[in-house]
Order: sequence, then C-alpha cells, then structure tokens
Amino acid sequence: MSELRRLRYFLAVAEERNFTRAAERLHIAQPALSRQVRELERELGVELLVRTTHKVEPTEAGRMLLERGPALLDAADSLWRGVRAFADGRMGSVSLGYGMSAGYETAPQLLLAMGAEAPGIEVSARVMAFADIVDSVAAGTLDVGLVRSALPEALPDDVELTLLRRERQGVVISSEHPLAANGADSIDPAALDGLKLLLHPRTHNPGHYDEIMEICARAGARPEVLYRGLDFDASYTPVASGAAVTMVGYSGRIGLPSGLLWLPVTPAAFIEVHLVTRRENHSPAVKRLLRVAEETSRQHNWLTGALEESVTGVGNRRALGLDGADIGAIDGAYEV
Amino acid sequence: MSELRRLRYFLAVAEERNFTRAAERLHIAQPALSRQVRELERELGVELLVRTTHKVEPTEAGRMLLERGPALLDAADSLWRGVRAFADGRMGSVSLGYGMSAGYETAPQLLLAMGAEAPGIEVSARVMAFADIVDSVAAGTLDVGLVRSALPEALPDDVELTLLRRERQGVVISSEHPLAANGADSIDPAALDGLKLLLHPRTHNPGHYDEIMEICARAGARPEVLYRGLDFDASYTPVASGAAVTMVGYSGRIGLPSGLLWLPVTPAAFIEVHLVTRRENHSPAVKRLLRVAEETSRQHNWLTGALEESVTGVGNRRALGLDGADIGAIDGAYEV
DNA sequence: GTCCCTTCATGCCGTATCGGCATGACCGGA
DNA sequence: TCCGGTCATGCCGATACGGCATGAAGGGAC
Repeated sequence: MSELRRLRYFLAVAEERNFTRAAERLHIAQPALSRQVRELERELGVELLVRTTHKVEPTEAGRMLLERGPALLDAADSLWRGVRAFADGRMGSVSLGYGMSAGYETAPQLLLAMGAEAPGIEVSARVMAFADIVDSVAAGTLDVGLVRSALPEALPDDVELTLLRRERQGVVISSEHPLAANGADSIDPAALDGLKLLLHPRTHNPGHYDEIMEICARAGARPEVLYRGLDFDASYTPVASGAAVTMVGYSGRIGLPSGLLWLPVTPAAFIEVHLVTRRENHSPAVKRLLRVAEETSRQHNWLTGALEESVTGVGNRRALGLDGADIGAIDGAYEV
Repeated sequence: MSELRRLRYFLAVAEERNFTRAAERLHIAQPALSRQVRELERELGVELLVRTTHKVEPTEAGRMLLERGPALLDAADSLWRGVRAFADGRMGSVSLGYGMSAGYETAPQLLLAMGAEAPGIEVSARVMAFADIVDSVAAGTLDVGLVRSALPEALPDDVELTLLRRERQGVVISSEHPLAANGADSIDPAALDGLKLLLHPRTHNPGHYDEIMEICARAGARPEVLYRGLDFDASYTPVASGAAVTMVGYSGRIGLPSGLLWLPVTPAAFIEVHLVTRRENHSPAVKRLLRVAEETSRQHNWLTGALEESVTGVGNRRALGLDGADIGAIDGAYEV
C-alpha cells in the first residue's frame, strides 16, 4: 500500500547512514525526512533502522529493503519512461495496408524509412484490396492505408486522405510489340486506340479505372478493356504474349518479367497515391508514420514528380531514374 | 517521480473501462478518481485514456501501462511482504558458534529444529573455541554462541546467558579398562582418584575445568590431569589405549570410536550448556532462533534432565535413551 | 426529434499529509 | 564539563486528497 516516496527517502538514509546528509541529498529538511522514514516503519510495522544519536544502522529488514528497493524504483522509472516513449511515438505499433501496386516501391520505401527513423515502432504491413483498405481504416481495424486514385467524395466522412505521391503513368508492353519497336522510349496514349488494355474490374477501384480511361480518352483512344484479377504478376501473361498491354505507375517498372518494357505515357499523365487514415484519434505511432511518410515523399520528390517528368528513355538506366541510390534497396528485376 | 496510488487508480479504470465502476472497486468517489487519473496524465505528460461520455478507451501508451503496470504493483507488494518476513523472523540469517562438545548433539538438534520451524532463516554455524565465541558475541560478529559452564560474572556486561541444557556427565573409558569390567554401567567419581584424566587446558574454559575438577573433588578424588588439544577425536588415543580416561557430557556418547564406552558418573553430576547472546538488539531471526532453541530444549527434556538421570546401563540402548526418535536424525556411530 | 439516463468533468470545501522552522534530547570527543 | 553533531518533537502553513453537489455530453427509447 505504501508509496514510493517513502521508499526513496528510506534508501537515501540507509545509503548515507545519516539523516542530515540524506536530507540534503533529497533537498528536504532533516526533520521532515526523519518523520517520513518513521512513518514508513509505522505503516510497514517494521523497524528498519537502529538510530543512536551518532549512528544510523539498518536492521536486517532494512538491509533487505536497501538491497531490493532500488530495483523497484528502477522498475518504476523504466515504466514511466516506457509510457512516455509510447506517448511520443518512439515506440508503438501501426498497421499499414496497401495494394499490389504500392508493393513494388512506395510501401517498401516507407517501411525502410520507418525502420531507420522510428525503429521502436512495429509496422505490421499487409497487401489488401482497395475497398478493404478503406473499410478497415473507417472501421478502425487498420491504422493507415496506401491507395491510388482515391476520391474524397467517395469515402466515408471519418477518413482522411493525405497526398503522398504523384506517379507518372506508363504502358507495360512486350518488347516485341510494334509500339515498342525501333527503340521507342515513350508511348502516346492515342496509340492505344483499339488495343486490348488489361485493367482491374472497375468495381475494384472505380476512381482509378476512370482515371486510366480518362488518360486514353483525352488522347482520343478507346482501348478494349480486358479484366484481370488481383494477382499482378500472373496477369502479365497476355501482355508478355503481345496480345495486350496494361498501364501502371512509374514504380510498376520494378519487378517486370523479362521481355516486358515500361514505357512512359507522353504527354505525361499522373495518378495520385494517398495515405488513408481516420480523421482523428491518431495514435502517436501513427502520427510518427505520417511524419516519416511526408519526409520520405519529399526526399524522393514523390509530389513534385520532377524526376519522373524527365523519364523519356528505354534502355537507359539514368533516364529511367534507376540510379543506385534510388533502386539499391529494392530487390527487383527489370528489363530496360 | 510519480507514486503508486495513481497507477493503481489508472489500472482500475483501464481494466473496468469505466470510471464509475472503478471508483466503486477502489472505494472512492468517481470525481476523485477522475481527477487522480487526469493528474497522472498531467504529470506524465501523456494521454492515457480517450474518454467519451459513454466509453473509456486506453491509448497506446495506456495499453502499455495497463500491460506492464500490474507487474510493478506486484513487485512493490512482494517487496513489502519480504520486508515483513525479515522483520518478523520468517526470513533472515543468524550466525551460530559452538564448541566441539556441542557439535555431537546439541547444535545438530538445534539446526534441525531451525530447518523445520524457520526454513527461511539461514543459520551459518561454525565450531569455535570458547573464548572466541564469547568475544565474537560481545563484538557483534557472532549472533549466538553455545557454551558449557559459562559463568555470568566472568562474561562482558553486554552478553547474556540463556540456560539451554543440563547435561549428565560421564566418563569415557576403554572397554578393556578395569573400571569398565564386569559390565559396570556407571562410575563413581571417587574411582578416578589417581587416574590420568584428559582435559582441555584450564585457560580454554576455566569454568568448565573447575566444574569437572569439583565433581571429582566432591567424591574425594584427585585425578592426574593430562591436557589435550581441541581436536576431540584425535585426543581419544590415550583413552583408547587405556592409559587415561576423560569426562564428557551425555551427548559425548555419540561418535565414540570403537572400543570406548561412555559410563555415567554416579551419583549424577550435571554441567550446564548456555546460549550466549548480546543483551539487546536481537534481530528477529535471532529471536526466532532463541524461541526455537527453547522449544527444542523443552521437547528433549534438556533442562529437567529427567531422561539423563535414568541413564544407568551400558550396552542397553533404551537405558541410554538412544531410541530411534532421539537418535534417528543424528548420523553418529557409538559403542554400547 | 425529444426526453431521459448514464457517464465523466468541474467547483467547492473539509481533512490529512507533507515539508519547513525552531527547538529539544542525547551522545561522543576535546 | 562544554561543545559540536545528530536525530526527534512541536507547531504551522501549503499542498494534496477525497467527498458532495452539480454540470455537460452523448447514446438509446419512443
């Protein structure tokens, strides 16, 4: 039942073997200390110190307390420090959900940055479908989502979007395809007219579907849409055979099967990637992740898109922005 | 810096997820609890609970505190319990010193009783010379001593004697010795006149030396004293050869080398065994040992000496009081 | 939408606890 | 014997604590 102040006081006296010096160490007056220690003895019903006018000696019980007491104070201190660490976001846990498309570059970079900036925070990341991400965030079972082409007006009121990346779109196409012939380093979306275009069903992420179609429409192209499942890699089969093409963001260049090329769409077209969070009650760990995400976005020019604007070439690593610093930490194969 | 009451209060609220119920559990009013938890948050600088009018949810820091807090309270409780255990003599340590003579029965029985009655107390026992025992107790480096024939007037003022045992004296003699012939089951000290009697030098324990000599003198005997060292067993050599006899207490019958007999002196003569302690400042563990010693003395009739009075026979286990209960726990060999 | 009930927060007050100051009691050493 | 050092005690003001009355807010029933 007793509190820790009394224990601290006793320990000071027992260590100093002197009330006066202990009182100075504790910055209180000696009589106050004398009474507090006496009070501790009274409430424990135990004699802890044998006092003579010139000597203070701990009893056996006192020596036991002197040995084990500091550990308790340390444990208490450690607990308060731990609480503060959770409170200011140095420690904690965050759940992060994202689609396949973010799994090649955006999410890995964010996780890397979290590992470097906030090693005490455990980020449990999982790949989820667009609708699941939004619903889970709204329901509170997911802290942060990473989505493409989310429209604020199509989302529940209590979720919030934070723009993380504007991503140059490009066409994934077989290197044998006529449009990729002659070392072409970009593709005019007008050229997609009548071609088979591989996309997720519109219901999966209507905003994203509409944006892709808008890019084509702006150029006057009306491709024939083929639907594919969520399994990204397996869906490349029709592309590899040359029967179809697909359109993905700049980060989709990573991990392309051999024989496929990513050629940027020209004039440049961008699709936005957002962080999805609940509007309020962000835990310190979530706030920390949001700060780290903002920093990561800035460092990689994800918002200005300047680096991606300049993407023009095929078969030219530098032109693709695939210098060592950018790609080094990402373990992916690609064809240039 | 913070104290434990606040932690207890917070844990109650966090567990109940409800201030009102937690307040009931803690037997305080809800507003007081509300304020204490708020105060804990203020002094930690951490939000621990998210309150709405109908729900109380811990934050991440709060959950961390909820997980690790109870361990701290348990540690504190365990510490207070431990202190009390030392204070009331359930735990602790005592140093006990005794001479060879007490090492055969008196000390072992006391240690056995301590092991049974106060298993938490560590008794560090060692065989010491009489003078060392008294000096160490007086100096405070030994808690309890066990001595024969101590005279209060010959001791320092600050040590105290407690009578533990009145021990029937007997003669240790070769079974080939004329005095042991014809199945004699006791010896009249008068018969010791002119015999060689093996004793420690008088300086070793003057009181004991004088008492032995007094027993002889009362019977008109004047034995010739041979001095022996403190090594009890080795000193038996002259006794085994029949060249000398010695006189020891009843407990000296245990561990006699083969071919030696212990024959009680008749008429019965007794020598007292005392506990030596400092007069004051007994630790709870010492007090506990003194209580256990008193109880042991009572159980074995060490003070009434009734059992030893009836000792008359040689070669008769029952007559020697060596029934199983008495001897079972003592690992000694003896000749009957 | 309105009312009501539940729940937590706030204001105010009496009491207990705590710490400071002045002083007393005791002991060892010069 | 006196003096210095040490711990204990008495008294007082400040702070902390808990209780009571009451307010504010949100969910549920109708």
